[in-house]
Amino acid sequence: MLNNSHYIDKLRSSGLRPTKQRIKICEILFDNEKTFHFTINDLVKKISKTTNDKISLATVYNTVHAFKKKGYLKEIPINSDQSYFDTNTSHHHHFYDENQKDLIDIDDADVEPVKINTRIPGKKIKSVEVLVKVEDAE
Amino acid sequence: MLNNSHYIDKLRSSGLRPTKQRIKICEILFDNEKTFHFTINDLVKKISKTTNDKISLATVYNTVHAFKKKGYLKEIPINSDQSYFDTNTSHHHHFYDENQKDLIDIDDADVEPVKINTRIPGKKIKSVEVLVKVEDAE
DNA sequence: ATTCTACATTATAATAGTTCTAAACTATTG
DNA sequence: CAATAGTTTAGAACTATTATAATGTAGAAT
Repeated sequence: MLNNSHYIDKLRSSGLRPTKQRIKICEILFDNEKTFHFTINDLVKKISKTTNDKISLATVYNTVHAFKKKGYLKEIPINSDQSYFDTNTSHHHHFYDENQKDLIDIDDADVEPVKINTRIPGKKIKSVEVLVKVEDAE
Repeated sequence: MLNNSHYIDKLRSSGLRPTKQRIKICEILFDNEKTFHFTINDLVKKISKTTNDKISLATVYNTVHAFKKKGYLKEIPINSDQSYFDTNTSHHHHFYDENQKDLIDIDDADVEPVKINTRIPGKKIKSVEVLVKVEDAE
């Protein structure tokens, strides 16, 4: 167990009680230099690998949704049989490897800003996401 | 029942037997000036509204997948609990209204071409999709 | 036309991801 | 320390989708 006080503060300041389950999930998700992409299933596996106190599946779902709502996670739009989340909430885009079923960040500098020259009246833009699907070159 | 011969030809020429279920689904999907977006559930409802010969759910799935494989439909990546399909297979992008859970085409002329200045070795780009999520402006 | 065969359709079961439920638990407040 | 409001939990329920295997049908061969 490392220094968790910043997670405790972060959780408390966003109105989430700092339970040990949430702190554990924070450690797994955010104690890392680089951001990563995961499915709920990935996260569950990682939890069981790094702790003996198991966290219930329902709690994993609850926590991921709570973190998403607070803006600590982004959900990535892909048509897949499961949802992908991203710890990198800054503006960036993705490759999706259809063979490996793997997501890869596209550095924002490598994408020209996407200009949308039309609007929907009464609606505001929440996000602009580019998904580049790739497959094995033959 | 209108003139279906072109659907029969289309199906046959792509190696799909022109069954009455497939022809019916062609009529619903393609007998329309403008393209539309739908989920399997939408399509099932539309079928039961326009015909008395019910088509089994499995057939609807099979047919949509077959049409997608042949390139008559596109699947649109959204993180949603169900898959969205589009009869417009030309290059274009989408708004997704998160309040109405509704998809809206973005005319390709209204989006500056998306330039991706990086590649993944050994992979080729299959598609580049822009999804603009919108919500009610307050 | 009739028969044959591969492809299609069907109802239903199975599967998988996700959400719901309601009881037990725990962080925080007074 | 007691009260309470939020949290976790196991398991059931739900929903979209896929698989199964029996029946049906289009197209080819006869």
